[in-house]
Amino acid sequence: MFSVLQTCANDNMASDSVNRPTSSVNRPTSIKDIARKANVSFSTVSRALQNSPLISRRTAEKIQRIARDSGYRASAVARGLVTQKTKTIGVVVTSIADPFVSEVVDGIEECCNDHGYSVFLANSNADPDRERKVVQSFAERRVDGIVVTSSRVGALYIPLLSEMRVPIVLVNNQHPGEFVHSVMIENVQGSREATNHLIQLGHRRIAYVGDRFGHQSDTERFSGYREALDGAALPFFSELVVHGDGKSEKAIAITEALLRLEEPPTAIFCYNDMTALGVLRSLHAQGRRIPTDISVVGFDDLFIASYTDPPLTTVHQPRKRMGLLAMGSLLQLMSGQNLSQAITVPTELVVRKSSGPPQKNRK
Amino acid sequence: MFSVLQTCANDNMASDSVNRPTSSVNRPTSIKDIARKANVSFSTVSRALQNSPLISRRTAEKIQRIARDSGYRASAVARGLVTQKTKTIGVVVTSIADPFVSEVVDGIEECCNDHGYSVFLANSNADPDRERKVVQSFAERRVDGIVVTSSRVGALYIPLLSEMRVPIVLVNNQHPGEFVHSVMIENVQGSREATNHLIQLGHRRIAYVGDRFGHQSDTERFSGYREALDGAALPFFSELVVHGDGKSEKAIAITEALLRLEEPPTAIFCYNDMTALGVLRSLHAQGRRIPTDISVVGFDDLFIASYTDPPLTTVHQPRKRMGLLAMGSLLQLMSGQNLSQAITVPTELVVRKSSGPPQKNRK
DNA sequence: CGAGCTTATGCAAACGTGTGAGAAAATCCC
DNA sequence: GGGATTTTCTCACACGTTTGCATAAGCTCG
Repeated sequence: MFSVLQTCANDNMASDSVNRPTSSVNRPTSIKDIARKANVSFSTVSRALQNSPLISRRTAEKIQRIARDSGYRASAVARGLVTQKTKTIGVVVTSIADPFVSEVVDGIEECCNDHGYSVFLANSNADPDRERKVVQSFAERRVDGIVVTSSRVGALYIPLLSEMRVPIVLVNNQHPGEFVHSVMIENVQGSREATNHLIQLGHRRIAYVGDRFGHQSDTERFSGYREALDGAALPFFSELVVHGDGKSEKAIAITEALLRLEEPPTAIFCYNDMTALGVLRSLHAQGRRIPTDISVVGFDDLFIASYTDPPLTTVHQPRKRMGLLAMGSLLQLMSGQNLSQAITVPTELVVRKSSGPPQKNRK
Repeated sequence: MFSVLQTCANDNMASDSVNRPTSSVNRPTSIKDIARKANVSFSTVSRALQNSPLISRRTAEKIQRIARDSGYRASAVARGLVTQKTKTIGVVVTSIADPFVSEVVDGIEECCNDHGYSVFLANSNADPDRERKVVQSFAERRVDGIVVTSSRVGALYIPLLSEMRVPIVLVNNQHPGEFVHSVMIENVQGSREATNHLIQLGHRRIAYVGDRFGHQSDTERFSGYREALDGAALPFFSELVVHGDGKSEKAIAITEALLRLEEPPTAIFCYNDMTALGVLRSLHAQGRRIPTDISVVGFDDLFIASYTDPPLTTVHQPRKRMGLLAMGSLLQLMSGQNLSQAITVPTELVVRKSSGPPQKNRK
């Protein structure tokens, strides 16, 4: 029965009762503005907008209509202050431009969006100073949780993060601590499958071109390679294992050396796709046909893998899914549940054109 | 029973003696806690931590020491509420997994970090519903500014965004409005340079493989191509202009058709690197040598461009720099300054191995 | 030595929202 | 019809910070 038009008529500066300084900046409409228009107290408005059962249907609907008409947006800032929950998480990345990272973040963001959370993105180029700033920033913003997506977290970093009493989930980290939870890729299994694939094709001399020695993921992928050989009762040739640096340039020289062996490998399993890229280029330069003369398998399934010549057989990592899982874990942790330390995500072998049976005429 | 909790919260100091259960939420230390320890009022603490000249050096230092020792982190939430500035910006992307986008975001984030801003990242997969949710979220979070990095923004989107009274900067958008500011790549200039490069190498029949007809960036890149031809007083052959879809599969068929022409081109300029990838593959399949038989030039300078066979000559877009510039503009706008509508960023031709002089023995 | 000034500090009102307690109004029961 | 109960709404405080204004101390100066 209230005439909206009437109340609308004098809504402009009806704050005569309160001598508020008419600031030049026109603030967004608040529940008080709506309360004035609806002729109720602002706490009634608050409850009505939350669909509290304490408010009658009639007034609730009236208030909601007024709110919609006046373009009201509740302030998450004010709400966060009183509820002590910001519905916000922090995501730390080494570099968002890294395709691995950005796909993980894609998953995180999607999950956040579905659950009413917003994500703060912060870049710490593995730089301790930046890391410190990021942590400080997240602490001040009172994020409800944190996801760290970086290939390597500094030693001082985790204690720094855990200083704030907020759940943390790591993605593919190298230093799993006791107090944090993590989502990890199953390096060993993926590597074993890739090697088995080559074994089943008939290969007996399979090279492994690794990352720098000592890196955790390299160590794990090498174990998978060893396990596969052992599982098939194949001999292990130490001269077929070489450590690169995960980049393609280094892999070129390594490939040349492998081909110069008295008995060169018939297949090369690479630590990652970038390494495989170098191997492919080197093989092309030497005039070898792939996979007729020699097979190549990578790891990562980068976007580029389906565009190499020939398209690269490689181990796919479900990066976006890892992001979703990490955020799922974080949601559980933030709701107070406890969960097992680590989630591991299986890989999936993607067979393309760079792997095939070895030539028959080998000795 | 709740009043008990309240009194507990009130005299925090004495709560050491009170047997408070560990399960209770222990809030982060606030300025009131520090004020109590320092035996001053909390407003003195606030000023001391801001290095206000109103506070004597002695007490300021004492307060700062206590704050440091007790691991105090000012609440950006509370500060945002009173100052009406959250020191927060929102970044809307179509997909963070897109390498173009992620590098732009990298630049934005770096600039933000340097200026004490935090970035909210939100993904709107060009989905109107998601877009609406993103805008709503940013509005509720009271972001101070917005950057939109998406190849195409929906028609309804910009008015939606501008509804909130906050500066907006678009990056490489297709629909520049009147009220927004933008950072754009100089498509025409980049395309002209690329074409000129081929002309200077001696090419006279240069094909252009475009994106779908009507897309703004395709139109601009095509104009650059035409301008270069006209500038060199070269004839334009309409049969050498074909529209693809920006993907490599389509480009394969297009290339085959171009080679079947009575007088095939000696060089192919591609709308983007993905197209060039398809062209390269098709040329390989047809046994053409690159660049001896035919030259190929791309646009974008994706990461992949330096790994093709041969490495691709292409037009580089300074993506990170565009992010920095966009954020720089936004900072200016947020500080109340006005600035000219659009910033354009020059491209840079990267000459690799896929372009060379045409064969002498052409008619 | 008090008026006036500077310096250092405290008081209290915001900012926009949530929420327990209590008041007012409506409804029900006997 | 009056008390009990339920429904509906208002009051008042809290969240943690900034900041204008008041105030108390210490100083200078006439």
